[in-house]
Amino acid sequence: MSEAAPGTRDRLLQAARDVVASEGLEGLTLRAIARRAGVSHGAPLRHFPSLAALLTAVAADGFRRLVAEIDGHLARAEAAAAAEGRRLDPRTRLAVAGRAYVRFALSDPGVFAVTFRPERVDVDDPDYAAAGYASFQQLVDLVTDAQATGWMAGERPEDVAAVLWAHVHGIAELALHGGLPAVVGHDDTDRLTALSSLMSLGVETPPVPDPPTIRPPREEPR
Amino acid sequence: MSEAAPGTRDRLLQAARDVVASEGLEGLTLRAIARRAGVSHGAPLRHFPSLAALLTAVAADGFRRLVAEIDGHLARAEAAAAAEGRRLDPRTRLAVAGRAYVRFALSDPGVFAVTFRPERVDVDDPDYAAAGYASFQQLVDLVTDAQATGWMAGERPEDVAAVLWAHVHGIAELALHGGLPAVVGHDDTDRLTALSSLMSLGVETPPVPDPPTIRPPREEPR
DNA sequence: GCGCGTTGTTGACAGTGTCTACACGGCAGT
DNA sequence: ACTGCCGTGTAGACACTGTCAACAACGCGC
Repeated sequence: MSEAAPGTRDRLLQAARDVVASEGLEGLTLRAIARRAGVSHGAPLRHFPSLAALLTAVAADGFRRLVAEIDGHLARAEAAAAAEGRRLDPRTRLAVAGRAYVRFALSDPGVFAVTFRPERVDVDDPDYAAAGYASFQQLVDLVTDAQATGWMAGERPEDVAAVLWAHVHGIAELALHGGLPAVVGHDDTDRLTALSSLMSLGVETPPVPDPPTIRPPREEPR
Repeated sequence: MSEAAPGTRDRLLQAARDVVASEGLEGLTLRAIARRAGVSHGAPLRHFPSLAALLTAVAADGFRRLVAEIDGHLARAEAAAAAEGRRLDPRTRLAVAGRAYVRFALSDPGVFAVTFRPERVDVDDPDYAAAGYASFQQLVDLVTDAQATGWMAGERPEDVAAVLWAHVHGIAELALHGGLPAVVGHDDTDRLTALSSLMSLGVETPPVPDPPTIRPPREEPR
């Protein structure tokens, strides 16, 4: 056990992610999570006061993963540009972050859905609120940088960030569950995000490196 | 009974809207709908094969109401412009439609939420799909008009429409349940939609008439 | 009058979230 | 070393859910 045995609480969180990935939101029940984690149906309540609290923890973690993912994408894009002796201009960084947001939603649709389901999550939980705020603040910072170049100067950065967030979030939802009846195919997502950033940022999407992202698809030996 | 007694099926649909409005999505159960409609818990299954089917009907109806609402806003805005001897240019019409979309979401948050919850709705239902397609087509038509003036010419109108839909839809979600932790107040919605249309359409929002919309707040004598 | 399909009620069933009672295991205090 | 206690886990109950089967009333063509 060189891996520092996970502890039941973390096993429950992982089980919740597994269940929502394989069964979808409607199969995401407390007892299913307990079964997947290999504990009795009452055990989760020793670690979380309710199912909503458990899902809230998953959601808060989702926010933190999202922030990390976007940071990673930005760092890689910046490194790729540096290799050519260039630097990314702030508006391009915004476009890269938006792309990373959509990629994140597509790579973990279950967690993404849970994170934004107020009927399943306790939105007043301080940890959830803080994680969500941090995620939003990441975007605000990018906007502030871009405004320093004159773009959208004079607008409140929070407003601009909110509009941009709405933009990418809508694209992500559209890309996920067809959104509207399959007018847009899943593979068209890239074209849409490109068009999206062109329209709202006035920026042609850069040739992003688009990382290896191999990361084992979370298989468990059982 | 000069109003042509509603019929159980329609009463169930209205009951579903009432329940989601007062109890929220998590209280939207088959038995609660039956209670509200004043029938036994098994009666709804005589009209809909499942709860999901009932909610799908509510959602499809939501799409149709949305289309009507947007048409109404457009007509009023057009009339107001005509009163001054002007005509609305197509891009302004797009902005008006976007505003109407957000207004609709805020005026009936429950129905709006149900409409876009694939875990509660049968997204493959032909009626639902058709209603959703019609709603999207309404937007595509507006985009096509705008493209005739040179704006975004060369892009597929469906792509532009999808991006715009994502845009407004995200704004609506943000305005509804705080979205992100209350960074943006509800009253700021108008400023956001204005900024939104400025960013993606390059249009200053027009002084929209913003109709009476009194419509009784759906009280029932019980 | 007679069947029969439509609409409604009632009672069952498995599954759910949550609560309570109980058991075990380590650990501090005496 | 014994005692108490707290954290963790189990098992059973409760009210609630969606769905189904059995049954009753009703209208309507024959």
